[in-house]
Amino acid sequence: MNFKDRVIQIVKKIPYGRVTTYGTIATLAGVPRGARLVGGVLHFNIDDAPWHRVINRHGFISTKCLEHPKALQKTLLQQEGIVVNKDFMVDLRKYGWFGDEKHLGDSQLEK
DNA sequence: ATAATGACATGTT
DNA sequence: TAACATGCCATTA
Repeated sequence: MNFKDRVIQIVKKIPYGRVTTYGTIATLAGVPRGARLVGGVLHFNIDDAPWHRVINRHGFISTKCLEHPKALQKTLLQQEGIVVNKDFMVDLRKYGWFGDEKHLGDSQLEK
């Protein structure tokens, strides 16, 4: 399984109404420093994964691609019930999802 | 096989 | 506390 496929799987596992960062996904994917890869993966292989739940470490939508408007992401997040400031800032303290730390154990995905 | 790229992260200044 | 510069890994050319 390629790295990007694992990323997709993880993104799909993000709970409803929660958001996570690239670093977290990369870590769960097995590449703690592969945050940048996550971005590229989502850009090319979005599939049906909730890419709008993935944001950078600052809780800010770094999407500069005109193909993926921040406005769209903001709308989607709001649909999830997540509060997004006018600056597209999300409160990671509340909505930040770091891989089901409690029930964790599914981070293995597959190998 | 080597070099360049990318929707970040972390460490310093 | 905020902003700037450098590093990282996998993928693609």
